[in-house]
Amino acid sequence: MLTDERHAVIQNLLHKSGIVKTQDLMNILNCSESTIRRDLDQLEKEGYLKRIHGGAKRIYQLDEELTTQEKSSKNIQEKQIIGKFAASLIEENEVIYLDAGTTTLAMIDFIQVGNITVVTNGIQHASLLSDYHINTILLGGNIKASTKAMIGSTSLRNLESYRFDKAFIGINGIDQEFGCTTPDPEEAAIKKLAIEQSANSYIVADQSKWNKVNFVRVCDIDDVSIITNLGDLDLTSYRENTTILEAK
Amino acid sequence: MLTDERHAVIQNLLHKSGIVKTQDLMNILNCSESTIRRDLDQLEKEGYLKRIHGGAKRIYQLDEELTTQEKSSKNIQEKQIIGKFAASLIEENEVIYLDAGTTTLAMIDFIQVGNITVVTNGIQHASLLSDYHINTILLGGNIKASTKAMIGSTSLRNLESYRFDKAFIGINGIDQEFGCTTPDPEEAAIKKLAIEQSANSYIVADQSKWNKVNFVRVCDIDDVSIITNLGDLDLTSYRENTTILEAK
DNA sequence: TAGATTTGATTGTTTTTGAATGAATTTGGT
DNA sequence: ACCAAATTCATTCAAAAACAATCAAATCTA
Repeated sequence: MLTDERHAVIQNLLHKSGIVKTQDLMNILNCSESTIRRDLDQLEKEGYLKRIHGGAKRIYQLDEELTTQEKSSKNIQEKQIIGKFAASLIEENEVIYLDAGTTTLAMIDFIQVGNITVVTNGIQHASLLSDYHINTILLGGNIKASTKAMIGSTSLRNLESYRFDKAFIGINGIDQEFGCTTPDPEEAAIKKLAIEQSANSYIVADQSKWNKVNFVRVCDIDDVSIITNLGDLDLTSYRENTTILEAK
Repeated sequence: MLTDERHAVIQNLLHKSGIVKTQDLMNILNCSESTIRRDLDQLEKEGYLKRIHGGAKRIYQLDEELTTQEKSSKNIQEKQIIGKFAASLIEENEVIYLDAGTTTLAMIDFIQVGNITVVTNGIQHASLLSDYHINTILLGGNIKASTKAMIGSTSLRNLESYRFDKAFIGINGIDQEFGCTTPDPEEAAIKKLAIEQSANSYIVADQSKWNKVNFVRVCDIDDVSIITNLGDLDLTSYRENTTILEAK
């Protein structure tokens, strides 16, 4: 990895998130602390960033940032915990399917391994993945305005031509009897096909999704593993029929 | 492998990725380090690149590599004027192709007619179009991180299956002799195909694009109509070979 | 074939990198 | 508010990688 390459990546990350940590950069760029430190030094001298304890921050301010309130809201924290755990399952050289949805979106910030290919039907997901220079393929087709997910027959046809090592799927309801369900039939069709095309499939779902039934069935609970945060739920009855991975 | 051949390959790679490594070039071109070094030396002297430790980088900054902020604030009024005029050409029931790019993005706010279908390779475009509840199809495939445009063979295959009434294409350079040119070969391929698939094609270009030549040719100026704001340019010599529509 | 040009290997030098050290800063508990 | 532990920081140094310069062998050209 060349100096200028590293600098470009650092500036990109900085532009996107406003702050970068030395430790994260070490992982992302696969080099030593000293090198990162020297990079940050140099970029600071050139006026591209401001060094702070533990990393560096953007020198200018964007006004679209989330407030700390929004960031620390319980819901988002749960998604981050689940996202981090789910991302840790991804291994080098794998081909991943990433379903549209906020929990899967949270995964992206925690993807550490290099040389993976991610196929997704989420527009924001694809955009963010490409910011991280992760090899990204977005399904084509129609857009669902409310969720910015690609849906419809074209997307299905696109999806058909891929095979995945792991698929991470968002869901609206999980129920012992009715399995995993979601409100939109077209989104359900995509999820269903993605699970079929993948060697291993994981449902990511915070605790609010348990014991809920929605309109369209995506899969049975024994077709997949479920990544969740337990909270104060008792899921022993589910454990007989499916694998539950607890994120914490 | 001839010297000029190697130079061409090096410049190609450089245009594509912005940076090349000596070691990679050795493998790709199958020659010694010394030879690569000499090539880079020479190309630097001729002003085609800048040598850096470990390889070389592009000497100029691509327009597309400016941050979204910088881009959208650049020539914003011109883009709005051109966008408004271009959007007024769209008629009820038409199928439109909208190329990725900031000028075409500006068009979307001015689309008035209903019941149209828009196919696009721009992620932001698709997102914004769907916000307006315009029937939108996004091409699938790989993403170019800097411009958030869909590119590559999958996108081309997706694109092949559509026919358009009108295509609106962004471009980086327009020149009497070399026609319409753009820096990225993969983006050029998409533009080229879109023009082929469309009954009528319009280039949208503010005045900064005139009399510029970029890397890859997209089309001749007599293949398309050009929508621009004249400013203080004299384009009489162009008018013999192409249709120029003035936005004001 | 002779001369010119290009290439690849070798040399010693410079730059970059990663690890180690102790100093400075932040964090968490009292 | 204070102290102790844990991080992070700046500096130094040796190893590794990339560099420029040189020269003989290979290739091209007239």
